[in-house]
Amino acid sequence: MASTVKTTYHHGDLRAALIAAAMEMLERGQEFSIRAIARETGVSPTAPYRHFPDRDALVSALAAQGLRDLEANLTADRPLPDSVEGLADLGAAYVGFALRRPALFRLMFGDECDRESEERVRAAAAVHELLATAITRVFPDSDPVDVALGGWGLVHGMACLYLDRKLTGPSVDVVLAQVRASFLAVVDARSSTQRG
Amino acid sequence: MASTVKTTYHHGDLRAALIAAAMEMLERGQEFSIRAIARETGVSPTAPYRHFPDRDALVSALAAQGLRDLEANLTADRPLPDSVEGLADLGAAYVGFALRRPALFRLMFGDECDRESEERVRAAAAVHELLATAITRVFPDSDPVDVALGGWGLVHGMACLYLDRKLTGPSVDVVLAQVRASFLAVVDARSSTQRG
DNA sequence: GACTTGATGTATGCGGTGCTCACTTCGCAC
DNA sequence: GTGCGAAGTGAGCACCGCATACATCAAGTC
Repeated sequence: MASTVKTTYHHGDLRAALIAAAMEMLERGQEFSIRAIARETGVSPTAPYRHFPDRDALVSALAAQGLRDLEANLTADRPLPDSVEGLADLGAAYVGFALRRPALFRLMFGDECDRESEERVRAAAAVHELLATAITRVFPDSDPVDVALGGWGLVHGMACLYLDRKLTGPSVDVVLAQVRASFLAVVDARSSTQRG
Repeated sequence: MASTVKTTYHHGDLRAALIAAAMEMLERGQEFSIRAIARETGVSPTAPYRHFPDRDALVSALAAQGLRDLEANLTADRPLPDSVEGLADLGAAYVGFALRRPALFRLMFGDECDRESEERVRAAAAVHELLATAITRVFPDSDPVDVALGGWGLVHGMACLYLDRKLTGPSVDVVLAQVRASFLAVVDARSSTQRG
């Protein structure tokens, strides 16, 4: 009990407040710094260090949260796809998440501080597993590891390329349509080109 | 004339020296800062600002150089592939570059400061075009845009996932073999699963 | 009910960063 | 020879992550 939002004792539930403030800054597209979120939360610049040993720990907490959000997003009102088209939609949802929350996505994937945070590793593994399950379900005759990594790579790569402006599109919808089309085109490539 | 390596006038060819120092730090896997490369080069901390308006400009110069290196790497003693296997090798070379020069690769792709540097944009476009040409050559019956973006995404995504330790492998060779296998598996997926 | 204790937050300060601005130096065109 | 403008310097600002020493205060113990 007493675990509600009601502030607890000293100044409040700082840890959660810090994560919330950091997440807000990320969503706003702003740079995020320990000192800035401390300011935002109304505590001294060094207060966050009572809850996170260093910046990376905070980043890992945010990334883990983001990975859980991504997983929820990919499963929300969507059964595991059992068609290639359904799989393409799942891929588009993955890219859609990246485009909607670019700064968070970069935090989730753009760094290698992994083995540090068990929470983060577990959340990443859950996303990996979700994708692998969906892909091997649709392509049961392919090597499960090979096709799963390739499929993940395809959507992840397109997400990164659009995020970093190596590819651009006039609107999110157009980009997502492109992702679907590209997924289908690659998966169909060999059978389109009748070659054995 | 006098455009050789011989130092020119005031202190030397600072611009080139700074780029070289920064590149060296990147290869060494170290963080790279304006002040650090100035120190390395033996000039004052603010001297670099005579040659680069800000940090991003230097980053763009490095990224452009890296993109040119990547392109050279992908074309070096390798004709444009005309088989799926050759294309898989090209993809593996792309990932190989990323693994060999991770910090540089992240610089090249991990940021969006594009429209700033025409040089960088052009170098990126050249890489894009090279991949697109190779892919559409091997898959002439697929939509060229769709399959090219998907193919690029696949190798780029796997490069990022391995770079950021979302995927791991015991050795570079094993990773590259995995990239080849995944590329072939995805491209073959639809025709493996006999489904129309 | 006073006392201790340990978790939480503060104050101060170090070394690092990108960057600005006023200054000096010096090669080169005239 | 002289002036000019490009190239380099030095001091300084605001910010950063982080360590260290100190203050506060809820809670458990006698």
